[in-house]
Amino acid sequence: MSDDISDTFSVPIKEFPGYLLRAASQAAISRLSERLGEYDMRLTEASILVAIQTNPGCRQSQIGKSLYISSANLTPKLHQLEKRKLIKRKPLDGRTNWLTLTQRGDEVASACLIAMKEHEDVLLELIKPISADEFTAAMKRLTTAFNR
Amino acid sequence: MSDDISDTFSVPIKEFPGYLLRAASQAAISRLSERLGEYDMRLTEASILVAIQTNPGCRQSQIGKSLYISSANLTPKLHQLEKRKLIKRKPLDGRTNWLTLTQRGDEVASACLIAMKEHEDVLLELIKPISADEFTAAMKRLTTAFNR
DNA sequence: CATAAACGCTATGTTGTATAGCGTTAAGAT
DNA sequence: ATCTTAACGCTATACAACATAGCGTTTATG
Repeated sequence: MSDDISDTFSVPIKEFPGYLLRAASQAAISRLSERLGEYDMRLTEASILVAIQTNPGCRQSQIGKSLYISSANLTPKLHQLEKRKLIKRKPLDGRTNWLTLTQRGDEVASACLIAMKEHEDVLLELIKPISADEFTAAMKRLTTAFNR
Repeated sequence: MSDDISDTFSVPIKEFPGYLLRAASQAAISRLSERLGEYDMRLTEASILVAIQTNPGCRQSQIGKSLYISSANLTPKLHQLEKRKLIKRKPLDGRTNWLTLTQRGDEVASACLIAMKEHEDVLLELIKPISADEFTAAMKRLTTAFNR
């Protein structure tokens, strides 16, 4: 953690927990993204795919609510996933869409999920001696407290 | 943490530590950004300002290295801060710039630093029973491990 | 002195996120 | 049964953060 411009230069906020949290999160994202890149998948895209895999036939709005992606941002992503033949979208009642995975989508979703699980294991190992439960609880407290 | 679309919908990755880390980081950023918004400051801009305040007369490249902002992305930000009369840039030797704060810049930097410190306190309180030291160490391990 | 490195800069593209607003459709209220 | 409201999917747009490629100038090094 020595970016030794050393003596002559120091920035206090680099030791602030918020800064470190941000740096860690970004580093973790970057690493996982590298891994998912093997399947030409972004983190967001992989999350969507896995969500559909776990909930086949779900509606677009459910994914948005669950992953906190607004419909404005979700729509183009889904179109793109459809264009790549990873998902299928069937109109259910004119204002609602049924989402399912294609076979390739299912394969990619499974591969992504495995990559994510491996990533998770590495992360938990790095976090010790903080336990998974402690960490999970703390992150949830932060999330809920800082979102209003 | 109940986004109860409940029974009918579930996404496993939402319990993954990586996801929770990301959500927490984003929520914390969002909250701090709200606070800094009172001074029309972005998180990045505030960090730059504080860095200059701590190291008056520093060179642009030092800030970039310390905060991991490439010169390509730093240049326009500094121009903008100069246009807002928060910083001054004086050519030192033709290829290097001296950076200092204006009086207003100094005031804003101080205000931002206070906001960041308050934010830090809240964060640490929310993270308990994890100690500041444990958390700091863990985040640093994540950052270094995941950056190559 | 010449070569290479450091520095600041422009242009450009991508991702994630946010806001405003629109048309269609289903559901609830009178 | 009609009317109003809400949900849903969608387009357009904008911005912040980040990344890459490449350029000219200047200092420093061999």
